[in-house]
Amino acid sequence: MRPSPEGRRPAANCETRGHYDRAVTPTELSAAVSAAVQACLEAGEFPGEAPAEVAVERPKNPEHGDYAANIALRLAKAAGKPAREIAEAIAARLRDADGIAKVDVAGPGFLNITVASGSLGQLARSIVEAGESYGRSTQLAGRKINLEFVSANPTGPVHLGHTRWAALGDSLRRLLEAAGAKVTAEHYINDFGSQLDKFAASLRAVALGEPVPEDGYHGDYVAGVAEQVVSAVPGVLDLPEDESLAAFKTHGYELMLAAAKRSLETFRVEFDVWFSERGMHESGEVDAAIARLREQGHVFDADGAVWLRTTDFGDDKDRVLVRSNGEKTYFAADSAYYLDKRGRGFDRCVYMLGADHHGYVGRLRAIVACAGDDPDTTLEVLIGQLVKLVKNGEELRLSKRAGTIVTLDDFVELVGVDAGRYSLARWSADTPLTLDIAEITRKSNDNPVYYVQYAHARTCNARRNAADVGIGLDVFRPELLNDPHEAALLAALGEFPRVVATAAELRAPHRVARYLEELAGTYHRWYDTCRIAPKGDDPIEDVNRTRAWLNEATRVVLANGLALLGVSAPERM
RNA sequence: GCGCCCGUAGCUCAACGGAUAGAGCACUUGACUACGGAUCAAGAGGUUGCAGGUUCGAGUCCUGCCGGGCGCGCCA
Repeated sequence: MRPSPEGRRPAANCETRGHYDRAVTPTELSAAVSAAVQACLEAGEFPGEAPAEVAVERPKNPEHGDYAANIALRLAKAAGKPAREIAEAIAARLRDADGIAKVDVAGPGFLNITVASGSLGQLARSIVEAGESYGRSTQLAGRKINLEFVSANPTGPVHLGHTRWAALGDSLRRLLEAAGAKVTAEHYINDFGSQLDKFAASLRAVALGEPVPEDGYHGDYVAGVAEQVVSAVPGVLDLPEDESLAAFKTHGYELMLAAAKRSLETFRVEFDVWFSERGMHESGEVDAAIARLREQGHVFDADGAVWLRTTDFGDDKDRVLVRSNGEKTYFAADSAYYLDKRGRGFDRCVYMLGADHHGYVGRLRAIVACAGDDPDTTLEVLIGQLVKLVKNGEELRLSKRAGTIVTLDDFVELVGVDAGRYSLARWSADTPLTLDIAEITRKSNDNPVYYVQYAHARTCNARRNAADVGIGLDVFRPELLNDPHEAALLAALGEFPRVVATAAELRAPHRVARYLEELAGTYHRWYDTCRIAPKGDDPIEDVNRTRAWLNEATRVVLANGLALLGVSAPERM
């Protein structure tokens, strides 16, 4: 037995041996392949340029080794040589690298890499030592990102249409932070303009028992809000109409805003900034923005209105900033809002919109271009397709006007926060989504969230059982993790950092969910085959003690992954 | 009409341009003296809407069709 390597020593009795000291992670393997390529280039074995990054993947087919690289195929064209020849040259150098047991050239020129078994196993301990930080990276370090999502109007409850972005946006924030970015989650409040007046008129009408105006708000919630305003402001109905409406407006707005915050908080979605549109109007920021755009030569006057020439930057028509009646448009405020974000130092502004607002993309890009920025660099618009809710084969329509609203609160009550967030986060945002209430209400393994959560609970249970018979995290002999199920589990665990990095890069939280489902399955299969605590009175062996590390490593990854989705990782279910 | 998105197993959906297109549900058959079975093993299920193109390689990229969703205001 040798002492633990310096700097990493969680337990007193760790055993490590020779070349098994270090885990061969996909990242390190990628670097090793990269070095081999570099060496070949320097030796003139084939012409070409060193690629910035070499992708190393875990192949689906176990016969293709622990990891596979397609670098030779990518280099073949530029080198003017067969890919297999290039692959052989790289393989020859790669075979000398630490921790690599075997390198084969397969198919059209894939490098199939098998790592030393102990090297693979060492990963279990690295993960346990890394704990919550396993999966985090610094790839986006130094980036300051503004994430705007939900931005529900304060004239109604947060409903299912917002909910998809609530779940995805919040997960994305967690993902980007895990990738090292500085993220500000922001909720824009449309608290300026005619909608709030219509809302106030609707509230007052309901309170008076009068019919709600045709273009007003007809949802069931209106009566409840009206009632609260009446009890909060005694005599509000006896005031002159304009004063009464003002009171309904102010209080109604505050009640809706508070309700939105509460609903989102319950859904574990928190915003750093609640940004008021009205605030920009009152501070003169909107006027200043229009003036600035005019200075830059993008503003013109026509038909008594003030316009921004967005067609210069690809929009399909020019847009009005100030209407002929003097009112500033929502678009004017949005221009100011973008400038405000940039003024606060964000190098990237991400907007998450529903598919019904995708027509806004051209305008946003034009704003950015008018401001002198590159729309492909500082702006990013994510479009989420609409969510349909089906119950008994019938679609529930989501419309504030129609009054048949499925609110975020309803949704949470129906399926719970965990299942709700997971159900919404598990699909790519650009697929139209149909959720069957019956299906996601069912609390069984039909719902993947339970499958993943159960896997986590199972790791905890296994840990308790192991502790009961005296197995803790002490002896660690990674070369004993040699069952195929263990190789599969280790390989899956090793993928996590890249899954997180890719999900962050592609703004695709669903990749984390899909990965967790795969990991949970791999874990269940391992658990079924490889015992941690020995059966009955069988003696406790080093392999049992070492498996406790692998079990714990799996627990860490499942917990870290679920945290990225804002879903709880229960210790018991 | 123009623009964006989608079309993959019976259903809901995955798949940074990579090897034999994968899961779950539903269906069929097994493991119930089980480290909690909320689990596992096995089976069946496909011309990735159609037709061309790009290349070592296309579900993925390009073009044209077909089908579906959503937008296209001096509304927000």
